[in-house]
Amino acid sequence: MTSSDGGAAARRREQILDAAARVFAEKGYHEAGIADIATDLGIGHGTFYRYFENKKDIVGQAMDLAVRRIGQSVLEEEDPSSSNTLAEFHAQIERVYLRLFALQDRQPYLIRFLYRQATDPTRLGLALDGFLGYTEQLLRNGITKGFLRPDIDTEIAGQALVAIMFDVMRRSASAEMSAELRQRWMSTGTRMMLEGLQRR
Amino acid sequence: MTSSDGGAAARRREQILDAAARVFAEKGYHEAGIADIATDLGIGHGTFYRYFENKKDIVGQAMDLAVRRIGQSVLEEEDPSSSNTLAEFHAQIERVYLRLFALQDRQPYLIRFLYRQATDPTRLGLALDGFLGYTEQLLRNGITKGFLRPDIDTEIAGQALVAIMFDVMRRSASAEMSAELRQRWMSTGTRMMLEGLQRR
Amino acid sequence: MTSSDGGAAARRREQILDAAARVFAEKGYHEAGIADIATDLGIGHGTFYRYFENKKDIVGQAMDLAVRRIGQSVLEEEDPSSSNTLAEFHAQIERVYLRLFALQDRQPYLIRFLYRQATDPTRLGLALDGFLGYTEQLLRNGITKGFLRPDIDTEIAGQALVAIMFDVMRRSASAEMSAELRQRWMSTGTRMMLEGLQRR
Amino acid sequence: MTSSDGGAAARRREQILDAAARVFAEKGYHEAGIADIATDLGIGHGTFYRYFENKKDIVGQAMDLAVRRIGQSVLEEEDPSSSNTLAEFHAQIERVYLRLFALQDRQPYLIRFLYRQATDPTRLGLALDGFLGYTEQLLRNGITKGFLRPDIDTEIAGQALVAIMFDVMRRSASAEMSAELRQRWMSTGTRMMLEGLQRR
DNA sequence: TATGAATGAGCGTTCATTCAT
DNA sequence: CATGAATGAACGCTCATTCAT
Repeated sequence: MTSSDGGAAARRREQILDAAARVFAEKGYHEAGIADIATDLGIGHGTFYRYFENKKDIVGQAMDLAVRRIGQSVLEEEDPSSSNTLAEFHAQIERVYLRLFALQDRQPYLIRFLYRQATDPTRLGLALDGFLGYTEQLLRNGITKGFLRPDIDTEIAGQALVAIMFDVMRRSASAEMSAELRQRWMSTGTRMMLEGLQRR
Repeated sequence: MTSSDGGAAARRREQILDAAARVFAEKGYHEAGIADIATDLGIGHGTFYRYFENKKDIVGQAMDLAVRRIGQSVLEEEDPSSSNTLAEFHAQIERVYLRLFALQDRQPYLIRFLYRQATDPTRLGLALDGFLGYTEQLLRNGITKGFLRPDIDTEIAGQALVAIMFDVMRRSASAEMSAELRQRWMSTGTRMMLEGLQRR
Repeated sequence: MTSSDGGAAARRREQILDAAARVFAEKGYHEAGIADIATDLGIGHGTFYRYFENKKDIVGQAMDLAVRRIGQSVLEEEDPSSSNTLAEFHAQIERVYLRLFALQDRQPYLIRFLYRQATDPTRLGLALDGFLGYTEQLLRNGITKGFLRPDIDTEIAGQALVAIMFDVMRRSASAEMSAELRQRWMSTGTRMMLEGLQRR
Repeated sequence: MTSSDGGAAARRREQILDAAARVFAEKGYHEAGIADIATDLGIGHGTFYRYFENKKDIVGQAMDLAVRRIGQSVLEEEDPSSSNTLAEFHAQIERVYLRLFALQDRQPYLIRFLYRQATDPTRLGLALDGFLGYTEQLLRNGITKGFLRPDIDTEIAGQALVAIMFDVMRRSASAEMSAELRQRWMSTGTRMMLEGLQRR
């Protein structure tokens, strides 16, 4: 196997994973057949089994890839300890939202796919928890830098943050979300979270 | 046709709905067969079709029932405009959590079932949005009574509240949640939401 | 069992047979369910099995009854050796047609039912052959009386006669047959059969 | 995609159609399962659905094929306007009988299959009417050539002819028909039809 | 005697997976 | 390495039949 061979095979593998995510997102795992994915790619469906063990294998790897993609294009470009002031923190949260929205515009099926695989609840949970570490780092940095309350339960707050963000993603995945609504989530929603709901 | 007769059919219907929710929660809609539900009840699978049109009919009605159950046992016992002070509000949110946890202890499969039906993403969304109205009422009452900030975007905040609460439910559905963690969500989590994350 | 009891049961039996023939004629044997017949009569479908062994039993008995009915109301009222001249013979054949048409108007489903049970080809054959003896008698009488050709192969001709008559019945059973077409079969068709197709 | 490839699929299709006709003829449409046809061919029953939409599709196409086969091997080889004399006409009718008998010897199940589909009465009627046009041409040719009576009601007589011929087919399909009986139908039956039943 | 709730054998159909070409 | 014809396990659903009331 020359290097070009391995690359070609790897590229084909990723093509199939992409098509799988797309098709699964559109029709759902059970409703989509292997043949649908093959047709979508214009290849024979037998070819599938040269790259993946079986249908379960494909969906699992597609999920992993989706989670990795989201992580790469959103979180990894944003150093969780870069903010030094509350304003910077606020801006950073907004940037994360912006990146999530941009990703959703580029690959609208990614999040849809992720949510449709909630068939096994643990699976989605594990995927979301992949982002939990990141949000906790964000919060701990704020505490260290002194612009977030020192008594924050970072585990609880981190989970809440992820829950909200992915609920936003879910909503904008099931129906096109207006730019205005996105803005409200980014600015108003974030400010609310920082300042709290109680009157002062 | 005594009153007990009419009740027998209705009781059988509910038994089947309950078993369906249980089985669907455990194995998932597609993985679970009608025969599984029938076996679970110790009845013939043909009996199923005397009470429900088909598999889709069952899952739809089971979802409706689940949503109704949650609504009845949790929200309907809690008047959304009963709180007059921040402390009362805080206590009310805690009571809602308590009721959700209690429901989950009584019927652990209810929430699992709900989440597994995310197969069609809109389906779960509609279910959750059924609770959105309630949370918005909670928030508007707080604003009217003067203990919540008057500039709250109740739509955004309401959705966030629902997102968090159901994420908690999801977590405690996939793995037993410790009493201590529940407590942290109820008190610390709620306090955080009211007071905000920023340092004062 | 008093005489009134036996009569009531017999009456009920016949009601069911009639309803069965009607329903089988309309929907076909396999498409019609026992429940359809019961509903048609306004009785519980369990009652069926007090009068008949099973579905096959019912259809068999209904066929026998249908054949008997046709025989009674058509052929038995017409003495096969009553004609003494060709004109009387011609008139007799027309009367048989008229009686068949009248029966079909009274119970349109009878012939339809008979033909739909062709599922087993032998069954219909046996039913038709029940009329073969009658037509042979008709022909033999004509030969004896001297107005039909003495060299007629009565078996062949008798079968042909039955075939034509029941094809007419079949046609007028699948779609309403115009009075004019009926007339053509009765007079023109019969004349043709007597006089032959060849030019003289 | 050589010519042999295209032929392989077509050949398999025809094999299945043939087996279906055979099995349906023997057991009847409803009594025969797809599995019976598959077993009869020694193929997996899933293979079926690569060539036919569903069971209804198969039976419909098999009927069309049966009608076409009969038409091809019997009627299409016999120009309906080839006879010029009564003797030639008589001989032509006999040839049609001979061809039908030969077809039945080659594929005994063809006619049985056709008759068993009488489940829907119109179905068989439509099939038979496909031959009506042919017999009417036969008769009109005889009138034109002057050896048949000019006042023949060709519609009536044509239908009668078809009815007789297919009744013969039906009889020889349900039970083996002796060579002698066949001969009687061909010669005596035909002569009778031409010369009429009345004495001269 | 009449009823209809319960039953399960049976069948049509799908589709992931295999393997000969 | 790519293909797609063949396969059969699996499942949803129907309906004739039974039997407790």
